[in-house]
Amino acid sequence: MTLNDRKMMILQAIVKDYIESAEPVGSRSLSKKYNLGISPATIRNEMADLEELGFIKQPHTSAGRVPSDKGYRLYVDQLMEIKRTADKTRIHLKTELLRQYNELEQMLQYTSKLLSEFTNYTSIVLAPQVKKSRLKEIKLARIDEENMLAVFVTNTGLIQNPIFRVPPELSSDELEKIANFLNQKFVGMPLEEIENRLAGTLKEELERFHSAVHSVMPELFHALEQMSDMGLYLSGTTNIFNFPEFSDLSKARDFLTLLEEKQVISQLITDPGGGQLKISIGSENSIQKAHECSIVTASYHMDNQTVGWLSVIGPTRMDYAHVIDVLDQMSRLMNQALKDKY
Amino acid sequence: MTLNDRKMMILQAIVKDYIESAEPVGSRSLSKKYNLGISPATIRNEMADLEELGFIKQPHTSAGRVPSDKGYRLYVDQLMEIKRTADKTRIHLKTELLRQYNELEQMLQYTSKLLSEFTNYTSIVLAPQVKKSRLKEIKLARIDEENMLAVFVTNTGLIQNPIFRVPPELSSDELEKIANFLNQKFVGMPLEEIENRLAGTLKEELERFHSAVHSVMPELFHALEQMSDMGLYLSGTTNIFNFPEFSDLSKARDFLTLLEEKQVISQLITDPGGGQLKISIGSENSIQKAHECSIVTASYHMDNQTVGWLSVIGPTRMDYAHVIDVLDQMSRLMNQALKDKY
DNA sequence: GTTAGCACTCTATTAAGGTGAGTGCTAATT
DNA sequence: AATTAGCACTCACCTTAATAGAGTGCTAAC
Repeated sequence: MTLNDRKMMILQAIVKDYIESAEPVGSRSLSKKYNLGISPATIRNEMADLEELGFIKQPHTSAGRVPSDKGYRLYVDQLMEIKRTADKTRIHLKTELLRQYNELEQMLQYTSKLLSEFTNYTSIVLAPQVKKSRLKEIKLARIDEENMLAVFVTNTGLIQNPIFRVPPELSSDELEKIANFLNQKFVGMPLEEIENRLAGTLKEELERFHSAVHSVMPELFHALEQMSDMGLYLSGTTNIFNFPEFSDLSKARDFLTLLEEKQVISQLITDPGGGQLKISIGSENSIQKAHECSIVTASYHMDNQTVGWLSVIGPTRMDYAHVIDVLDQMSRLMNQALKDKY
Repeated sequence: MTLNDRKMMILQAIVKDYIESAEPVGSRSLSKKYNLGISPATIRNEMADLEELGFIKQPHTSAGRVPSDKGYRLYVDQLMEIKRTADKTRIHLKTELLRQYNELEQMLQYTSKLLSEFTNYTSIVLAPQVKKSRLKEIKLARIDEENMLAVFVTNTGLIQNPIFRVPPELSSDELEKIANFLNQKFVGMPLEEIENRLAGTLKEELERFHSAVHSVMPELFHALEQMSDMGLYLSGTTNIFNFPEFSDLSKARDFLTLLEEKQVISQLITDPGGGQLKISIGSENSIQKAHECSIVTASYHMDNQTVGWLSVIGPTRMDYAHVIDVLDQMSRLMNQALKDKY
């Protein structure tokens, strides 16, 4: 079922043209605009074949053709020329600013803003998944008579510092002892494993180690659980209004509502598949509500491990080549910035 | 220029009806629906007067009347009956959950969500203004050979913990000394004042105190500056699609774009005026872009000081009575929860 | 295998006519 | 003097019809 060169050429032209114009592409204008060296009639014949094979479709009988999800897929896999056109210098310059953020959070927020700015779509940045990151250090310290501060530092630069009450009889020295013990046991371990162990047999061992520890444990455990909330940074949500496919109010609404459901969004982005870069087109998305969108996702790394994702979401009629280019550059630059920092 | 009772009654009926129906209100339907005891013709005469005085207006010649911003203002100030209808038990129950959040951030996020849920408008919660909160404690601690952690705790429960590099020759003991010194100097002081002092003469004193301190100062200073970003939690942004006044795509777009500009939003909300509760109707808003919206804002407190705001934004045709009721309840409950916690 | 020609299809746009809610004004009524 | 009934008038909105235009599929010629 491989297509001959001419069909490929025609499909490529249709997709390109439609990505640019958002109007169904007719045989006549195609032949004129792209100098394919064949007449509209011939193109019509080929189009009929392409339609039968499911790569393009007609909005209605007397309209031009529009790429189907399958058509975009073929385009992305085989026809697209990744143009390194996105202004490299500009991206590079702006990304330099990443280094000036001390807080990972702000850095991610800024990354997201840049992504939407460079692509004109909506961007999503997923912060490092807490549960998978490894403990670097636990600190416990009294703040005053009633409260203590726990600081969890992970290898992904994530810091969590819940405050909670402790009985006054627990001294600073004792807290330090407990912290030492916990560090000895847990440093280097993924948080989710720590959570499991805390719930399991280790609990007893800890309570044997220090009698006062049982008053701190539930709070620590709770704090760990709370860390599961994964940060998600959106930017350019209103860019959707630039695209005619969302000029229907209910379409725009559905899209924006989708974006509000952080749980769903993060599932879409972390869906397995793909390597360094993942492209999910229309109905390929695992969630029904995202069937009118395409999502391009790049991962970013720390310690040679994937810890989070940069993502661009927009209409299936997306300028894939450009988005891929930008995402590729941004993720590289971000990896570098993270490496320098942590 | 005070209106007679009948005019008041008619204006009240018009506003009520329009808030409910979003349709221009005609004299005939008004007379029927509200049993005012006067004929449509009389109402028409009164309406003509009310229009001349600027309390109502006509979308076009042969349409009913719609309240103007001035009309809403009169309604809010004198005619509105605050109905304690919002289900008190329901709000109370759900708000109970506020207590279970350790992190202020999550608590505010949840508050925002509840607000939009109870009102069906968009809600905005402004986190305590960092610069105005007072320092409760500074902690400095080494994390490893290269990095240290600074923890700022404020009276508003806000914690900031920037990590930065320090020269290895600075020992833990020395860090502790510095921290002690800083605490002694700054505890109880608003952050903005600390910032100023750090930039001023105190800088020299600090550097006299400990020779190594100059290597930490710029970073600490930078960290303080970064704390200025005020947290802003939005919820229910897509509720705007429920209102016919925003069924025009460009209107909806403008509204959502406005919400994306956090700087502008926080200005709108913190604009002075009003006491415990502030209502800003349409053109009363200081920002041109918000002239089609009304904003109702309640403040919340810590240590008997206003530290942040709860806000609801929606069309000028807003159910003010209900929103005020909900905001009032929520802010009380929140104040209580904060008091218990900090 | 390719292309010109042609009838046909379907959407989008515009114009025209009809409907109904609501008004302002005048004259009659209370 | 205030209120109300009556009536002509206005204007948005809806429906219908007519028209233009882009594009197709099919057939026959090249």
